[in-house]
Amino acid sequence: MPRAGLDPATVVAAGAALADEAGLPGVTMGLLAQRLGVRTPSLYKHVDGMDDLVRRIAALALAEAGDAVGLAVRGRAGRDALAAAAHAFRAFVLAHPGRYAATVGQEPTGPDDPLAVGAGRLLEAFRSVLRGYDVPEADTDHALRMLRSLCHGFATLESAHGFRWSADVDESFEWLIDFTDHGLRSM
Amino acid sequence: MPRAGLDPATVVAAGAALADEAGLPGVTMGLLAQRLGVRTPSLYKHVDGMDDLVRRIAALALAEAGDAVGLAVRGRAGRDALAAAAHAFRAFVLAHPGRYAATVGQEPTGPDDPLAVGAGRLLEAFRSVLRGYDVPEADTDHALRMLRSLCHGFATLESAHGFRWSADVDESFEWLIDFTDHGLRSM
DNA sequence: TCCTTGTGGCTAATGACGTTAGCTCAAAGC
DNA sequence: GCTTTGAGCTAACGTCATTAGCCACAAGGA
Repeated sequence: MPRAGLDPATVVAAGAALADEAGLPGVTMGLLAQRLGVRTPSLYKHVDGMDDLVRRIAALALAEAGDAVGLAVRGRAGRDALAAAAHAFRAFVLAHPGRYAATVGQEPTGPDDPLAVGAGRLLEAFRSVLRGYDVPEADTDHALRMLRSLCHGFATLESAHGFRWSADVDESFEWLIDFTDHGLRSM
Repeated sequence: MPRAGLDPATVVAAGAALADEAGLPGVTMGLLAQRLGVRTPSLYKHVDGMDDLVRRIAALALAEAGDAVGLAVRGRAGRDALAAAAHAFRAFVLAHPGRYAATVGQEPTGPDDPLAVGAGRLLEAFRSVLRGYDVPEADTDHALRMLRSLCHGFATLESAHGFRWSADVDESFEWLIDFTDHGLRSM
């Protein structure tokens, strides 16, 4: 019985990869164990059941998305920063639909919850985009929610094949960035 | 063994109600059967398994949402129509989160699929909102996708308790309608 | 009124999945 | 080398979706 050398991080990473390939409902303890060359119950030594697993996948996804958007925004401002952030976010969701799906409906337990810090970093990246515009202090929360709704909605719908009819999706996304940029600039 | 007098419509309606109360993952054949005063396998006489059930729930949700938004928009134009449509949509999703959740990721099989006609009606309602603005013909598809992303994203995030921090959510929604109205008006 | 037939509902059984209990032996520390 | 810890295993259970096959009720024709 040679040890497989697993640890929580490995299990979560494999789970996230599986989620991206098979969809979040497709990640099953049996399949995940099989991928890791181990029997199903062994996973419970590293992860506290299914709920805990998707929670950790969600935390990983938020951290990665926060990094990606934060990096994209660095050194840019105005429309440039907005476009970079939006593209980075969309690219992440399209490349990792399962991971990202794990994040919806997760409630952090406290401010130290990895889920909360990941979400905070992502939020901070978008907030820095707004700093490149003359958005009144009282409006930033609203603007932030709009940005989030827009990015989340678009990327989610696209990754679920929600845009079926004719027009080019990339073009729509560009249009949407322009629209938002104009709106934010005229405040 | 007195007959229960079920039919597909009754089963789907009960399933939709259950989804709203218990969440989409909470709708289980056993629970649904119990609610209808029947044993689990009996449901298969009316519905072709779980997938078919949520598909029908999704079709019902889209038809209802299309009706709600279509009715709200009737006789209005411009900002009035936009606000009415957005509010009607958000209210529907918040009142029926489970039903609505059933719609994401459903692909219609053809143009006669109830799923497609429901989605079409909803789409048409939003398209009529755009007719109240001077949106160039070439831009309507993009604008439509933006409206959809915004409404879908906002309502979805809100119903998943995605807006945790301070600012008032109703206020944010008003702000978002204003933002969109201004943007659409200056085209 | 009786027989026939279609069908809605039932019981029983199967297979996938998540989860727990309890064992065992490999690896790490002394 | 000996002890101790814990990673991984087998066995088992409960829940859920689904199928097979039976049975009785309702409707229609003789």
